[in-house]
Order: sequence, then structure tokens, then C-alpha cells
Amino acid sequence: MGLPETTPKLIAIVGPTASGKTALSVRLAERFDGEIVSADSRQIYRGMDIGTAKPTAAEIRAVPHHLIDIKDPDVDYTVAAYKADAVAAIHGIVARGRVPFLVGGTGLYADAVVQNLDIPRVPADPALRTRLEAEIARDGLSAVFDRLVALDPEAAYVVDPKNPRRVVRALEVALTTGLPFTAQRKKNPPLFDALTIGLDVPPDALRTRIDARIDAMMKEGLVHEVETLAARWGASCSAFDAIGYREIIGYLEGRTTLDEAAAIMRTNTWHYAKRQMTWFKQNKNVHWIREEDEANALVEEFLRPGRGKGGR
RNA sequence: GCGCAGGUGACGGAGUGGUCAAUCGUAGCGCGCUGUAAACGCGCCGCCUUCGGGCUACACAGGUUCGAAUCCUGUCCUGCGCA
Repeated sequence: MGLPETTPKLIAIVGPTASGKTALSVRLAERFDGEIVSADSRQIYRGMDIGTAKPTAAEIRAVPHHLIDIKDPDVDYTVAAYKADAVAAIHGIVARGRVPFLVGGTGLYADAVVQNLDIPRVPADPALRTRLEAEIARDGLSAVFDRLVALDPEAAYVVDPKNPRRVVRALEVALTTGLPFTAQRKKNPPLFDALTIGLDVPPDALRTRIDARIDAMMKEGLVHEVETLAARWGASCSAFDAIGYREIIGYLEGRTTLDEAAAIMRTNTWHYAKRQMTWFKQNKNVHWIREEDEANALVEEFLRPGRGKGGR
């Protein structure tokens, strides 16, 4: 299928949290002379190491990693910024003659790159959002949704009328640009010839891995990490609206015991993993694998000159 | 072992004569998502169903009533109080 010959090849590795993406990607990158671009919305942040299960120092030494530790937790980062940063990083890797691996569990981030999503160029407007949220509180969400539909009729069946956050964002875009939100979100021709590999871990096994990972995080000093970060940046950064951080903050503020916090982390992480699966399953181009050998074979075949997947 | 308070779906916890298969929360299951995405949201959740409905249920056994998760009696069990 028709992608230009010159379209760079990209290998994306996705899967739920704790499925083994990091370890697999490091081995693949070593084997195929690659570099890794993280597609993880929390590993972006400096200092959030244990709770986000960042690659280890040894792993980072073994293979160059990009888009990890690029912001402080008080900075709000976004999909749009991510897409730009990731595309730039990938081009850099390609220019160096190496193979780019896009690795991470933040589905929207990965899709923004792989599917070349056109994200409306309207930055968040906190004042406007606050006003719209007040409007929702006063008039009800459906009234505000109606307002959106008046400006953007198509939004009636594209935007979830029951999701305040979506309604607010769509209105934000429509109001500040004067153009319909739905006309500004597009899927463009792909920038990269991508092979997407998904790690398929059976539910029971995944749950076991998640629990084990949380135990390990606790032993490695998650509480101390969160305490230190909160002391420095305050507990209310949106970066800390993340599994592990939220629960430990709750413990530090005396709302739960440590055991309770850990238990909540386990179920929240599980819920998250299930949402990730829901997301990734939608993408019919993912090659689901259970064994590393399968990944090796897929990548080897994909990288063979003239054997790209041609936009599929 | 006399007193009091209770025993409701996996758990927590509403309901106190009909409109109750039983509000709600949690867990569980399914799903969605284009500048907060580890975020945000939606659906299902006794059993069966040709999706109209059918069946069995609110500790157990009786009873009152046209009608009971809701009232009465007894039994068993639990918690606090007094022995």
C-alpha cells in the first residue's frame, strides 16, 4: 500500500502497564541498532522515577532514550507538545541512521505519532475552562453541550455529551478559533511506515505482574520519592495525578494507611491496564505477541530493505 | 446469661406495609476517547429470557394482611452493655 519509498520506518511497542514493554524494547533496540522514544505521559517528568517505572540507569546507558525526564512536574504537558517532540526525536534518530522505537502505554500519545493525528492548535485556556466549568455547574452539562452543538453541529455526534472534559475542550476550540472543533481534528497521511507490536499478557499473569511491581516500588522507596516531590513542587501538580503518586499523597496526608494506599494502587493500576487494553484493541494494525521471538521475527522482517509494511 | 441494637445482593450500606430484584458506593465485567489521557467518561452487574417478560429472593420457620425486606411469634447468629 502506497507510502513513498522514503517514508521512515518506525517500530511502535504498546501494551498495558507492567506488560514488559521497557525490557523488550531495550533488547530489540540493542539488537537492531535502535533508539527509544518514550510514549509515556508520566515518564516525561523528572523525579517521577519509581512510580512510573522508568527504564533503569543501565537500560538508558545501553540504549539512548528520548522524551524521558524532559519536564519538571509543575509543567503541564500535552498531547500536542508530545507529538511535536516525538516526531522531532524520531527524525533525529532516522538522520543518525538508526532505528526508531516508539515505546509506551499512553495510547493517545502513541497514536498521535503513528496515525499522525492533527490536534487542534488551540492551547488550553485555564480562564475559559474555569468559566465553562462554572457554567456546567450552574446550567448543567447538557445546556453547555447544546451551546457547543450550536457552534459545531457535527459535534453532536462526535463529542461525548456526558463527558465534561470533552465538552469543555471542544467548546474551548470552537470559541477561541471561531471554527468548529470537529473540523480541526483530523487523521493525516502517516508520517512513518510503522510496525506496531502489542504485548499480549494474559489477565491473570498481568495482575500478578502489577502486584509484584507495586511491591517492588514500595521497597525501592516510592513513599520517599513522592514525599520529596511533593515537598518541592506541592502536592497538587497535575503531573501527580498519576497512579502511585495520588495514593501515596493520600497516605502522606493521613487519609489512608500505607497498606490501604498500596491496595488502592493495585486496583487503580489494574483498572488502568484494562483501559489501555480497550484502547489498543481498537487498533486493528497491532501485531499481538506473547513471546519475544515473535517480536524479533516481526522486526527483522519489517526492517528488511523494501519490506516495509507500506502504511498498513 | 437478663438488657439493648442488629441480621439485606461479592463487600459496605439504604429501604421500615404496596410504586422493590430492592437507592447508593466499592469491587467485578464490557466499552469509549484528537492540546488535562496513569486523565476524563459511559454501560452491565440475582437466575432465565424469543428482551415483552418469567422465576427465586432481603438469616431460618411460622403467622397477620388483598399485599411483607418492611408488622407479630419462635429459632439460630452477631455487636455493645450488665452479670
